[in-house]
Amino acid sequence: MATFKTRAQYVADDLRERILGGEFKGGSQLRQDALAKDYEVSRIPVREALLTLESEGLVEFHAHRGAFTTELSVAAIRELFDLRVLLETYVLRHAIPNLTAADLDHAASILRQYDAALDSGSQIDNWSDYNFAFHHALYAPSGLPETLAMIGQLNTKSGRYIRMQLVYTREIEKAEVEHRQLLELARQGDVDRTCQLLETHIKDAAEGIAAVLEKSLRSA
Amino acid sequence: MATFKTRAQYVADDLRERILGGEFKGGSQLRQDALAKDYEVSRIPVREALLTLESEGLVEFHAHRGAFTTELSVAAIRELFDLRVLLETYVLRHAIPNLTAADLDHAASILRQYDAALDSGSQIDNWSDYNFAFHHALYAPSGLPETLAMIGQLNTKSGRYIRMQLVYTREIEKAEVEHRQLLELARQGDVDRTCQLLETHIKDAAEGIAAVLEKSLRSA
DNA sequence: GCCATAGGGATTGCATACAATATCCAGATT
DNA sequence: AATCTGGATATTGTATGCAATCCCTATGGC
Repeated sequence: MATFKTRAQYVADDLRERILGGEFKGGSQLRQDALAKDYEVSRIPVREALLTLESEGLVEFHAHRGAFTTELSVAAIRELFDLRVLLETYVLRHAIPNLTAADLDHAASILRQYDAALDSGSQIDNWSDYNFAFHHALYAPSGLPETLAMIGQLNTKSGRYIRMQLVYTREIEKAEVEHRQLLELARQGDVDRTCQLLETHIKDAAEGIAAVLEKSLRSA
Repeated sequence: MATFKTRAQYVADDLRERILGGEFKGGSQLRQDALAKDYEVSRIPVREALLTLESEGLVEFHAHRGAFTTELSVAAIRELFDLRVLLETYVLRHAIPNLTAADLDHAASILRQYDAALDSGSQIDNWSDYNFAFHHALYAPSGLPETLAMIGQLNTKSGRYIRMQLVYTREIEKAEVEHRQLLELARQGDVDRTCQLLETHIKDAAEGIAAVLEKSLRSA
């Protein structure tokens, strides 16, 4: 059961990936007709997919003018990352006391998977997914599903900019080191220091993105 | 401009109100055909409205079985209200230093409006809206639109239960008193005490709702 | 030269109609 | 008696086509 996926969901998933991957620059118009031909479906599932993406904050509808990819201001990016700090330290604080050996192993295995992928020189595109998977592995034992869902929303909404930064900078190695430190501190059960590291981990990423964005704004 | 409202939006707004108002109990099936006849539109806008409500967490789609109103567990309610405390004290903390005389007047006028409505014995249904409007008035000067949007989501998602409590108890008067205290403390610029009051204000509501829910679960 | 304004064209928003899927219940089987 | 099977039925999911709305440009007035 539940293995059925509507065309609308398929289009939404693919389109989300394309937007996050930077195929559409901020403010691009997404015409229903063109997308429908692209995916060889009618405009109905395309429209529903766009509605879904709208609710995720990736596109905006302008009545009778269509959907446009959203463009976040530097201020909005900073705000979203400040929210991430707030919510993610919150769940982490609740998760650490519940971390089992299995949880820690799972998180560690994600890091190993990533290393393997890196060594084999595979694409950088889905680092973002690995990154989120690792964070999620640390947060899941919090037993706070609603909060995790909101954190997921925040990540989706800012996802395009996270990937942008990764293209322009070499922040991944630094993030990887920090991930290992996070895991080690969590293993020791040192709540305060883990959360503090997480805070700088997220804030550094935000500053990196802000710098990239401001540079690209100046050049435009 | 932007004064145009699609049928889908109209249906979504009305249906949201009906769900929050308790017309549909948790877990009710919402058949597209019936709703379409109800609103004298085709199933397309109904479907889009249901998708919107799904993204707001008010309904759930079961593939080929239709949409059902969601039912929140007591744990989920508690979690949502804990999140509200976290996010709302956060924005309030940022808003208080920015509060202008006009902002305070605006908040005060909302309280007066509510009093007038109460005295004239009008319906209690939209107290929830007044409540949110007052809170929003205090938070808006924070200049944190993304955070405010998330707070709005949390309120929508738990809205049905907030109204449930108001029917069964007489919490409104207490809340009103606290609103005036909040306004006064904010006027004085006492950030810590205002946030502390806000915290208990929200937590008390959560406990009231949890009590009502648990009672109704036992009787069921 | 600048602003208001009407008509053409492009695109969305929606209604109708059809296809696809899950559920339900009767009947057979063990 | 309980479980499994299969077809009828109800309901969703999608395609097609049309109507409504907005943008754009050209034209006229000041």
